[in-house]
Amino acid sequence: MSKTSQPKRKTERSLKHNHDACIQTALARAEVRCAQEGERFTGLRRQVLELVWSEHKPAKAYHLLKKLSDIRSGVAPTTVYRTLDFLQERGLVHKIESLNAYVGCSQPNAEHSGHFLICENCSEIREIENSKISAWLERAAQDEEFKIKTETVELLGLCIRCQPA
Amino acid sequence: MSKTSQPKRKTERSLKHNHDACIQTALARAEVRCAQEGERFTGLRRQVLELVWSEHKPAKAYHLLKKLSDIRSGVAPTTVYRTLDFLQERGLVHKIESLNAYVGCSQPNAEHSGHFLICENCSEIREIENSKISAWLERAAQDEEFKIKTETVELLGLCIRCQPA
DNA sequence: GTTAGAGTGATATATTATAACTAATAACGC
DNA sequence: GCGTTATTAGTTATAATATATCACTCTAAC
Ligand SMILES: [Zn+2]
Ligand SMILES: [Zn+2]
Ligand SMILES: [Zn+2]
Ligand SMILES: [Zn+2]
Repeated sequence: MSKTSQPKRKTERSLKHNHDACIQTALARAEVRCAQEGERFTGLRRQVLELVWSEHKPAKAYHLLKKLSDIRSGVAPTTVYRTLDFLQERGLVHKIESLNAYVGCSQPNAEHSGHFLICENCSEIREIENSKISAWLERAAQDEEFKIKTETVELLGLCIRCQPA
Repeated sequence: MSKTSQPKRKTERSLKHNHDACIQTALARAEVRCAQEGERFTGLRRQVLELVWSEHKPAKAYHLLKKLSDIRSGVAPTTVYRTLDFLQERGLVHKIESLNAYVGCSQPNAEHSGHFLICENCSEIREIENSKISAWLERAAQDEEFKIKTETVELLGLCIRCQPA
């Protein structure tokens, strides 16, 4: 496969993406974030977050459990769920409700619910930074005089690479 | 409780709503729908759908299982999940992913993913018929050249009756 | 170094969901 | 009606996801 013959599209993550750097960025941001809030970013928390970030795909809790067992002892479901809870509360990971799985948050600074595009073919997941979405949904909710607290928006379909030509 | 002294707001379902009629409508529509598609609307399917519709609240599978056991014998998890799958495939119920629960579809004619407002206080759930939402989400997805197949939109918050004055 | 609180380990159990096989029932062609 | 076939439902077992509880350990603060 000749790289030069391919147009460089932003969705083709594999062509442009140094994922090690991506993970390191996430870990560094988490460290800062925890420090700011007076929370400890312990070894366990770092390991779990790193595992969650190991791919741009939703990570299942019991898969994390297995991976974590390879690098630590005394790991039980509680360990993983407790740590994921901690990371969620700090906005460092999101739970994908329709998959019972977890992904690292790509914009952990702003307070937000994540909105996701999930490819049903390759499982790649992408958090959308479209600030209009929340505004739209709030407008729709206002028609019913409903006050939104948490938005679950998970759009399952095909990413550009997996769409038939 | 004086009915006349209350303002009639559309969100105050209990004041305007004859829920028996609501259930009957849902069952009748399901019957028609199944007939159209050459599917059998059996006693089991009718009972499960009726239980799902028994309140405007998400129904958990194992709660349905318990209720169903009261009116039938030989009921196991499989029974419930199989029937819910059937009903979902025909667009008669939706699964609420963030709650692992099920609700009757209030517009089973149009092909659609449901969009929901869920009150975290009273659990009332309402399916929004805002056709703009899908259009908006598709626009947002198009920015990423993503093709949506299924939308999970579950907005958790407070219904008007549960909002502090 | 003591202590209080946070973090983690360990064990048990609850909740949600599926697999695989069998029996009953309905639909269909004759 | 009668045998054939496909659909529906029953049965049993187990997998996958998640929480509760209590005990022990570490750390930061004093
Ligand atoms: Zn990355
Ligand atoms: Zn894909
Ligand atoms: Zn109703
Ligand atoms: Zn409410």
